[in-house]
This record gives sequence, C-alpha cells and structure tokens, in this order.
Amino acid sequence: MARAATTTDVFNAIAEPRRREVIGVLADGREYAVGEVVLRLRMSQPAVSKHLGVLRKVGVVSVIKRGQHRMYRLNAAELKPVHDWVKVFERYWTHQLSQIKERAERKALERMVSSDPGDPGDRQR
Amino acid sequence: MARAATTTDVFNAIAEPRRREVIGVLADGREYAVGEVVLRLRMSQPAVSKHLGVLRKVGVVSVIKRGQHRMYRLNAAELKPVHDWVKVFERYWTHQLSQIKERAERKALERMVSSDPGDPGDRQR
DNA sequence: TTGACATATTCCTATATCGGAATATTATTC
DNA sequence: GAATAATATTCCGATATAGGAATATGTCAA
Repeated sequence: MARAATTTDVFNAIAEPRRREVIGVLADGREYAVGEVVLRLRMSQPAVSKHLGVLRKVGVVSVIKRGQHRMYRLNAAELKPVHDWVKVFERYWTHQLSQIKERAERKALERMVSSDPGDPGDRQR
Repeated sequence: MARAATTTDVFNAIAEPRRREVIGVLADGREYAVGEVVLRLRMSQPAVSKHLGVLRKVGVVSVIKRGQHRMYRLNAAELKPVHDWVKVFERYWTHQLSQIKERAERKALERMVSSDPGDPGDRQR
C-alpha cells in the first residue's frame, strides 16, 4: 500500500515543511490572501494554493471570499490533536536532571529484578 | 519533486499512524524487543522493523543489542521540536472564551482602521 | 465587452513511500 | 555444524505525493 493521504489527517498535513511555513504566516490569527502568502514565502502561487488547499481539507485553515481575494485564516484548534499527542512526552525533556536520574534508577532496578539468567529477552507477557 | 523523505525529520516520521502506535508502545520509557512490539500491535515483523528503522534514523528511538534481541528505547527528547512548534498555538484553544472575545475585538478594530475603501485586499506591505 | 488581476486546477514527471512475501543476517542452543 | 529463533533487508506493486508549466476560473474596473 502507499502512503497515507496527506489530505486525511493533521499529522500528515503538517509533515510538509512548506505547509508549516504557510501556517507560520497565518499564525498571528489574521486573514491572509493567497498573494500575501506568496510574497512572504517567495513560493509560486500554485504551490501556495495547493498547500492551502490541503490545509483547508484537513480543517487547519478556512477561507472566505472577499472580492477577488480568498482570505485564509488559521483554524488553530485543529492542531490540538498534535499538541495533545506530543504533550504526553513533555516530561521527558522538562526536569532533565531528575529524568536522567529516574532512568538510571530504573535501569538499576531492572538489573536487580531480571538479573540476566541467560534469558534476557523474557520480559514479554 | 516528490514528497520529503520520512527519514529526514521528526514531523514526517510521526506523520505515519502506525509509527505513532509504535511510539505509543515505547512511551513508558522501557526497552522493548521488536517481537514485543509485534505482539502488542499485531503488525507484521517486517513492518515493525521498518518503522523502528525510520524512527531510529530520525533519532526518536535508539537500539542496543541484547542477545538475539534488539532492544528499542524511546528517545523522547527528539519529539521536542514538534512540541515546541505546536505549543505556539496553544493559546488558541485554551481560554477559549477570552480568545473568541479577542478575535471579535480584533475584527472590530480592523474594521475601524481599514474601513474598507473599496479595496479590502490592501493589507500587504 | 475587454482587459487586468487573483486564485484554482489540470497535466506532467520524478520520487518516495507502505506493506507483503521471500530471503538474508545474526545469535543461541544442541 | 545444524536447527531454531529474532530481526533486518530486499524486491515488488500500487499509490501518492510536490512542484513546475500551462491553463482555467472568477472577479473587478473602465
């Protein structure tokens, strides 16, 4: 099978660096016309339109027509799943020192418990 | 050009749902043999090996040999860039009400300032 | 209507997947 | 050494990009 469609979920949508740049432009919460994004990022207009299209399908941005412009606005709430997912690992880099200590203690404990009786791989259940 | 290589950066690495599942298994910080992951996720062994390989190249997991097992451990610190990136948008979904109010105020302000003189798209500079 | 501007869409190509099947590699045990 | 277990790697096919070029669509203005 092929790769999951980027148009399907947020994680894939933000995997593309240019798309993150586009989001970066909209990050201040204001509306931006496609042309403004093009200018700021120096990307081709079709490229920007396509990326915005992907982001729109995922719901990360929304559009309204204003004259001949399409004003795009960030819908940041759609990024929450990413935040929620990665937040779980926050503790691993905050409190670095205590975390390193914890790991050392855990490893010592593991050594005491399983104390390697010729079958180290026996941690399944 | 084609899609960015998943082996290149963390954002792409975690874009794949199965890979996130693998990370989920390792999330408790302990070591896991490939076979354990296979059992827990009911994925094929080659698939797990490949996903772990990608995660390893990106640095999200590390391996050590232990007998005939390869023990994989999460290197959660590598996920920090994702956290840092998405954290910027946190304010958009916390304090929802005040945020909505802010938006309303901002829009009102915009209307007062640019007061739409027939050229709404003139926010570039 | 015509022209100019803003944006979207289509067509194309090169590339990169993911997963399955089969196979290779490495380590252990007898 | 031979058999076995654990894991990695290779080969494959179907699919899905991303970007460029060209074009279509839509909107305003004179």
